[in-house]
Amino acid sequence: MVVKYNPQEIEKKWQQKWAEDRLYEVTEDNTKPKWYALTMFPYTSGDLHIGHWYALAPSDAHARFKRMQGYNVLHPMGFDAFGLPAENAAISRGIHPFTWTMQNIDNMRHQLRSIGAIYDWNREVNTCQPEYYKWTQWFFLKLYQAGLAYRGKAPVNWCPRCQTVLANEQVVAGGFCERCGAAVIRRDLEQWFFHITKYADELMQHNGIDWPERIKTMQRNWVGKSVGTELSFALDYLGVEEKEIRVFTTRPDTIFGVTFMVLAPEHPLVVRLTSPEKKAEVDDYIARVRRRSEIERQSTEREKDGVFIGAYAVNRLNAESVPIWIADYVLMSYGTGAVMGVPAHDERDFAFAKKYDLPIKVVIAPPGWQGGELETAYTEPGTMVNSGQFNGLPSQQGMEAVSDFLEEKGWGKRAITYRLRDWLISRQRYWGAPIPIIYCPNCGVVPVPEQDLPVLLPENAEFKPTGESPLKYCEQFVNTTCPQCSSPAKRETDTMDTFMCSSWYFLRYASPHCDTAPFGADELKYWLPVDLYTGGAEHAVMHLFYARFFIKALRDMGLVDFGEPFSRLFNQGVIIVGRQKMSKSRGNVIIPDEYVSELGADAVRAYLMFVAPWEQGGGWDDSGISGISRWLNRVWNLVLKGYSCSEAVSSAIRQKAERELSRITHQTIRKVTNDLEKLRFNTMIAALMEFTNYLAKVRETGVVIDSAWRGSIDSLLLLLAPTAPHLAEELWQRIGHDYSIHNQSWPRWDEELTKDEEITLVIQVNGKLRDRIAVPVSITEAEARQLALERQRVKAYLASKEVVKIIYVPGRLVNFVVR
RNA sequence: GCCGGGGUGGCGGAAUCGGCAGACGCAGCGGACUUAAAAUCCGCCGGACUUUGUCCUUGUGGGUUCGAGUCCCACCCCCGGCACCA
Repeated sequence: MVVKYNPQEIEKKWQQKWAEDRLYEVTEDNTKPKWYALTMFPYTSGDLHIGHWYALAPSDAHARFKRMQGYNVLHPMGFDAFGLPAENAAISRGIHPFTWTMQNIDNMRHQLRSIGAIYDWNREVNTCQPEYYKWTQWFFLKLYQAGLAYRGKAPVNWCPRCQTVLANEQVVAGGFCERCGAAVIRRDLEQWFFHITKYADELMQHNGIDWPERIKTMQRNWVGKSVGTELSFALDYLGVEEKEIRVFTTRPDTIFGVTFMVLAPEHPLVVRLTSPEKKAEVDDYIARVRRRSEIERQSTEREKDGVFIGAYAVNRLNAESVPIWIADYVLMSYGTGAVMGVPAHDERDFAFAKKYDLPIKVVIAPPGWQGGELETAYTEPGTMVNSGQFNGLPSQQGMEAVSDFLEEKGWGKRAITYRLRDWLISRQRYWGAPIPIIYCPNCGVVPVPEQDLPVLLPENAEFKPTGESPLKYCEQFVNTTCPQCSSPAKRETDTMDTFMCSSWYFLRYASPHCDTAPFGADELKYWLPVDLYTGGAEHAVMHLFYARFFIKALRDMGLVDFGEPFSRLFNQGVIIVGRQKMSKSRGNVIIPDEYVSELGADAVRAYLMFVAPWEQGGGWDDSGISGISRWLNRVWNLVLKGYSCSEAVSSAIRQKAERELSRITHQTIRKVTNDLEKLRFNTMIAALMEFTNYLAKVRETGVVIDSAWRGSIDSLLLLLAPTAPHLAEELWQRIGHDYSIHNQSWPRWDEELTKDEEITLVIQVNGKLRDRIAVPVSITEAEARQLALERQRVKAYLASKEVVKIIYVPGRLVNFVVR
């Protein structure tokens, strides 16, 4: 009887031993190729649930695989520790966010250790520690010096529940707060922005990086580049300085079809252009629009409305005078805040014109158009009509011709507009890195000198959310002296968006203890960029987008010599429970700890890898994990029950069996290696299971000699080591090998030895499977045909038929085409 | 509406270049062991029928091909993202 597999005992033992021996500590080593494998660090919200494990365990298995392949692997772990959820949780519990966060980190670190990962804990990064945020502030100063950080007044997203502003990226579809789900409202506030739009074009490109198509598309859509023309309509009003209204259009070919103009209600010209008799009506409309929530305003369902302001502008191309309206479907934040209304060729303008009885003038003829009225807007290409000298041009050419003409006349020029807005980083909350800026009555905005960093977050501030920055009321924090003129001055009291902290944390892991700079130049050069970055897809236009911007900005400042932080990105799917997403409110959160203590971390790791393709995610199922647990037990018993070679086997049979064992072993090594390379953990484990089942049969019959058996068992354990590191280590030791299996080289396969001796030849008649025969791989086409024709079952199908054609696919099939 | 990803047994899923559909696992059924149960091991396990076999079957309908889960066309459904962006 073998000793029982006891995961609790062996996992604890090896985790201690690995830690004592500093097995997974890494340093720069130029004799080995480096591999930087990074998993998105967790937010310090409390407990690790099974979703965290799903992100962490497979990526650790992959990192271990690269390590055994001979790479010097950096696979670090840390904590995203600043931010609203921690602050809110702390408030509701009446404890300080720092205390709450550090408690969570202690707890999470303990849980993370139970995974049995190769994290080098010496490199742990924690964004809420002054040693870290000092450098977050330093980067702010660098961006400020580079002209990429600026203060500006703008209508911003305000979350009434979180009591702070949010960046556009943090407002989800329909106008809700990404964190708490409250409806976001607009407020005009003076805030700090990062000039991310400067990199709009580059952020749309993903050259030289291997990222999922989905994420690249989302980022491109987020930037929302539109190529078109900006042109002006003439104004002539007494007492109005401006002589024109500028609009942006992607359809310059439709300019002759303009029958009205629409300004955003916030457009600065509205007040000046509104005629006295329309003033009451216009004021009323603007007031009504202000009362509308952002959700209401953004709804595409709502019928468009607006009012005529009693003024006209002139379309310079045909000298026509068109009425100017205001409507809130025109957004002040996009383009010029004004649009030309071409109802015949734009759906929104069409609806607006129908509602207010504005003329609809066709200037792009749909194919076969007879000059009748349109039922709907025609937005496809066509031929230009009613367009003066441009008549007859196809619309594509027309766009160019009209743009050329406008540029010649000086009435307009080609322009590019983006949907992307600058990144708003101010937050009116306590739990974040203070923005290192001082306001001096004499010198104005003064950046905190580098040597004065960090600007410490005061411990004793009243951090309850009031809608104003809590730091405002912390006198000892606010009051300071100007670094330039030494007169009394006040500190900026907003803190930075936490996405700022996570935009550079992957640089810090390279040299986490460096205290003279955010990172050591040599270490950075050695480790960066990240070779494989894994995590959830929910960060497509937030973290991943900001981090790319950050790196491009640092590159242009000469601080790093690469432009993309993550060479390969992989998004794992989501673990669901009972067909639903896991959530505290549904009460279906799976805590891994219970499973770890009952079945072992190795079983949890392997189950998560086996349940579904990693990028897809899958359902947590208690009986599914017990299947994995049974398999690990079978491996345990298979290895420890020992092997005895049967004397009764003839040497011919023995040799054949040994060739087969070697072949299957090498095929398994190939399959497991290739699957791991592609992060296809589920099929990798299936291959290991098949191999286990096969070895059990071999053991039963005892057909191979001891050394052959032992060789295959060694391969099994080595292949299992990334997936079930504790079990593999224990068995490796128990069968007499030297510590540690994790310092062994990854097994290699010999392509020659993977080749089959015999194959199953499929015989088809008219493409339908009729028979199978076992044949040697070396079989020739003629032999295969002959063998097939001799088969009784095949003969029956060929009788009284004419064989028109014979298809032969070497190694696969013979197909008789008959009539 | 637009963009991206999907639809295969009771379930999770597998299937390299167009070549044996359903690997591996779960659940289920039958058996061995046991006083019994658990555990373990062995066998069966898409459907229908006239069951040594035949036919049907990868969301639906068509097409290409000797041969289609895989390629092409049209449609339906699900998931994710974006959505008055001029």
